[in-house]
Amino acid sequence: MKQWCLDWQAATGDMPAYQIRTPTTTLPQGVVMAASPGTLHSPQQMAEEATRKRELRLLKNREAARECRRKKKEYVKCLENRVAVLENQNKTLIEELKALKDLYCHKAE
DNA sequence: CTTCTGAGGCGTCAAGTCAA
DNA sequence: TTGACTTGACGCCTCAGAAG
Repeated sequence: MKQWCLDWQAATGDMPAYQIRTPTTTLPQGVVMAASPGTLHSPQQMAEEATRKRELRLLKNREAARECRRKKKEYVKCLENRVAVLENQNKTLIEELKALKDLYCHKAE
């Protein structure tokens, strides 16, 4: 688990999106399931299988990277929102404090 | 119009994590 | 231990806007 993921919950107060798992039963178009290893014989078949496995791995990682970036952008947006909220709260509290100080000063006179 | 530059997105690799 | 998944890092490409 990487650090910004750990921060995610603190930033949102929600369950992290990355924990939501949907069963991946569907394979992308064009990806064909291989025959079981026991049915492979020739070096050519072995090479084809290796190539197929590599392409499948690259495809999955490509999609994983896209998803990872999407989640990271969402996380950053969430942090920015939080900053805006906290800045507003801070502003309000400062104004409130100023008003109370004024009130106190006039009473003292 | 051309060149430069910074931002943003993508694909890939490598390393770390976790569940089986 | 191992396979699947996640994510940081790197290099490449594209595009918009500034500068000449």
